[in-house]
Amino acid sequence: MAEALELEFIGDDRLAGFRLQRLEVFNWGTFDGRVWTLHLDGRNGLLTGDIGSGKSTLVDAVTTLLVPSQRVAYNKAAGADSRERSLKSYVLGYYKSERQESLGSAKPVALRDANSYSVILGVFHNAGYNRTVTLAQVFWSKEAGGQPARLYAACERDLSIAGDFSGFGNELTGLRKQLRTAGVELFDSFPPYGSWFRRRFGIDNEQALELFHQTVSLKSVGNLTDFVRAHMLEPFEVAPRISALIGHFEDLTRAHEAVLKAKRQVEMLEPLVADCDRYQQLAGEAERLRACREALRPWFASLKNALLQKRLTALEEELARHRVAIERLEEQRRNQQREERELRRTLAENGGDRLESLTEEILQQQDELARGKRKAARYEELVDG
DNA sequence: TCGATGGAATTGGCGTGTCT
DNA sequence: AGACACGCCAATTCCATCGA
Repeated sequence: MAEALELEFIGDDRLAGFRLQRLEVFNWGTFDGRVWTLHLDGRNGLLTGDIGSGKSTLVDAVTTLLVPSQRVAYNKAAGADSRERSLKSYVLGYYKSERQESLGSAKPVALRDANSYSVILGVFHNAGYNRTVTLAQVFWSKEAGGQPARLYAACERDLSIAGDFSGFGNELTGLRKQLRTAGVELFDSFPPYGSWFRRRFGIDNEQALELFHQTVSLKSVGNLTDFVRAHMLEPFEVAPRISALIGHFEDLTRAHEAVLKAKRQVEMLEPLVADCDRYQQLAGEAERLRACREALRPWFASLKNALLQKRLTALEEELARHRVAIERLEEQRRNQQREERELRRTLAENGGDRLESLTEEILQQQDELARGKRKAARYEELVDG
C-alpha cells in the first residue's frame, strides 16, 4: 500500500527560510518495519497516490512534529470520521477493521503490538543561514489499550532514524541516554519542545503554527472571512484593551506629573547647590587663612632668629674689639705703673723722706695756728665781757 | 449552551546512579 | 557518605471535545 505513493517536484522556489529537507518515519501508520524516507531537499513537492495509500499519514507525521498534540485532529485531511485516525492508530498501524463475530462490532486490526516503538523525524534546513534543525518524536505503548507515551527530541544538526534512533536495546532509557550523549535535546512535553524549535525557526507567534496546521489539514475553506478571523487574526479583546489604554493614559499622566515635580525640585534645589558650592569655597578660603595664621608665629620666629643671629655676630665682633681695647689699656696701665715705680724710686733717691717730714711739720704748724686763733678769740670775748 | 469526560500537562515524591 | 541530577510514577489540574 505504501509503495504506491509517488512524489514529484513542482517548480523550484527560492530555498529561503527553514524548509523540510527530509521526512523519515519508522513504524508510522502503514509505513511498517523499516525507515521510510521522503527526500524533499527543501523544494515543494506534490504527493500523489491512491485512496488510502498513506498521503495524509505522511502529512499527519509532519503535523505531529510541529503542532501540539491536543490541537492535532488527524481526520481533517482525510475527511474521515474523527475516530478513524488517532495517534494510537498510527503508532500501532491500524490498516483495516474486522467485524467481530461474537460482538458484531468492528475492531481495528493492527500491524504492530505494544512492544514496538515508532519514530517520526523531520530534518529542516535553512539554506540562507546554512542552519539545520532536526525534530523527532518517539512513541511507545506504555500500557495495552492506553494512549502511546511519547518523547520529544530536537537537535541543531542532521539526524536520522537509522543513525540515531536505533540500536539502543529494548529499553527507552537506553535511547534517552544515547540521544543525550549525542547532544540531542529531549523534552517530555510539547511546550518546551515547541518553544525550542519556534525559537530556532524564528516563529515568534504560536498562531503561525496554528495557521500552518489549519492550512495543512483543511481540504476546503467555506467562509474565507471566518477562516481569516479564526486563524490569521489575533483575538481582539476590547474591554481589557480599553482598560489597558486608560491605565496607560493614567500612567502617562502620572509620569508627566512626576516629570513636573522633578523639574520643580530641580529648580528648588539648584540655589541650594550654588549655596553649597559657595560654602565650600568660603570654607576652603577660611581653612587656608587659618593655616596662614597658624604659620605666622613660626614665620616671625624665623625672622627674629635671623635678626638675632645678625646681632649676635655684631656683638661678638664688638666683644672682640673690646677685648683688644682691654688688652691695649692693660698694656698701657702696666707701662704707667712701671713709670710710677720708677718715679717713686727716683723721688726716694732724691730726698724724698725729707719732703714727707716737711709735709708733716706743715700740718702740725697749721693745727697750732688754729688753736692760737681760737684762744685769742676767747680772750677778746672775755675782755669785752 | 453547559456539564461530563478524557487526555495532556504539571507537580511532588521516591528511587537510583554518578560524582566529589 | 552525601549532594545532585535524572527518571519514573501517581495525584492533581487544566483544557478541549462531545453529547444532551
